[in-house]
Amino acid sequence: MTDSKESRGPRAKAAGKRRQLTAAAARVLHEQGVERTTIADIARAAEVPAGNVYYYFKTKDELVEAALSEHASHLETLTGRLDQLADPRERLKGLVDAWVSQRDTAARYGCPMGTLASELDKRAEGGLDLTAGRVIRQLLEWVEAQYRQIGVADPEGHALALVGAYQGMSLLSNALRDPEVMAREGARLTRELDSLGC
Amino acid sequence: MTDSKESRGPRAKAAGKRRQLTAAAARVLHEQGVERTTIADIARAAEVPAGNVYYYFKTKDELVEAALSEHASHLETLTGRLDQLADPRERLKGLVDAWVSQRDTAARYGCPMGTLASELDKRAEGGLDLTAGRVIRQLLEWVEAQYRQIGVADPEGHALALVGAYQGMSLLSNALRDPEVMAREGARLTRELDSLGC
DNA sequence: GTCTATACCGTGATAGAC
DNA sequence: GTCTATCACGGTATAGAC
Repeated sequence: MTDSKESRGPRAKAAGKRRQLTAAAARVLHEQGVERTTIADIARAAEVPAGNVYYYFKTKDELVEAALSEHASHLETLTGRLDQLADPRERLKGLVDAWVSQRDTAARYGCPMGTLASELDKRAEGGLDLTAGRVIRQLLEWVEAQYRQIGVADPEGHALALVGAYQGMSLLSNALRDPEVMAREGARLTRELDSLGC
Repeated sequence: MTDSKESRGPRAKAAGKRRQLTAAAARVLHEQGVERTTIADIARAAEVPAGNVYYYFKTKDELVEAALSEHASHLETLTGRLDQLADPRERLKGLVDAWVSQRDTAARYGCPMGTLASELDKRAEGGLDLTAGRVIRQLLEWVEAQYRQIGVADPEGHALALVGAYQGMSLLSNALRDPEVMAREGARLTRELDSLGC
C-alpha cells in the first residue's frame, strides 16, 4: 500500500494480481450480481488460483468494496475528462453520450452502480454499509454543480431528475433487453438539455 | 386449481396456506432480495412449517413466479381503479400519486418490480426466464394508452420516460435512503403532466 | 393429503505446506 | 511472502412417516 506498485520482484507480481482481481471483481459482480458470484468465479476471471484469493482479500465483502472503488474511479476519470469542456451544458450532454455509448452493456446487465446499489442495500443488515450510495451521491453532486453553473433554478432537483432518468432507462433497457431504450431516452435528455431555459 | 378455494375441509386449509405463502413470498423476496431469501424465511413469514413448503411449491423458482404474479395482480387492481377516472391525464396523475404514497417502502427496499427485474435478469442462465419484464411491459402499455388518449405525439416515448422516471427515483430514493426524493420527483412529474401540450 | 427427517451439494473461510 | 488441501456451515430438494 505504501510502496509503489511497480517496484520489482515478487511485490510487483502481488500488486498485479491484486489489480487483476479488483478488475475482475468489478466486471463479474456486475454481470452475475453479488450474491450469485462466488470467490471462485472471480478467481477464474482474474486467472488467479482459486483458493488463493483470500491472501489478497480477507473476505468477500472486501472484494465488493474493491469493485465499488473501481467504479468510483471510473466515474472520476469520466467527469475529469468532461471537466475540460468549457460549457457546463456540453459537459452534461457529454455525460449522456457516455451513458448511451454503454447501452449494450446496460441492456444486458443494467447500470453497474445502480444494480450494485440495490443489491448492497439489501446486504446491509444492521452492520456497516458497503454503501454504493456514496458513489451515486458523488455523481449527483457533480451533475448539480453543472446545473448550478448553467444558472438554472433548483439545480439539485435537476440533478435528481437527470441521474434518475439514467437509472430508470438502464433498468428498463435491462428488463426489456433492448438497448434502443437507452438511445431513445438519451436523445430526449439531450433535447431537454438543449432547450433548457428557453 | 379447478375447484373453488373456499369449498370446505382440508382443501380450504391448503389453499389458504398457499395464498399465505405467495403473499409472504412477495413481501420477503422484496425486502431481502431473491438470492438472500431462503425457503425457511418465507415459511416463517407465512407461519407455515418450514420443510413443508415444498408440498405447495416444488421449487424456489415457483415461489418467485408466484410472487411475480402477486405483483402483477396488484398492478392490475391499481390500473383498474384508475380506469374509472374520466380524464386520462388524471389517471396518470393518480398513478404518480400511488407511487409517491409508497415512498417509505421504496426508500427502504426499492420498487418491488424494479428490484425483482434486475435480480431475475441475472438469474436467467440460458434457461427459461422468470421475466419480470412482462409485468413492466404491461405497465408501459397501460401508460402508453393513456398518453395516446391524451393525443400527445410519440406516446411510447412518453411512457418510457414516465415509467423510467419512476424506476429511477425509486432506485435513487433507495440508494440515498431518502423518501423525500420520491416526493420531489413525483411533484415534478405531476407538474409536467399538468403542463402537457401547452 | 399433509408434513418432517435427512441427503447432498456448494459456499466462504482457515490452517498450514511450499 | 505465496498458495493449496480441507473444514464447517447452510442451502435446496426428496424420500418416506403420519
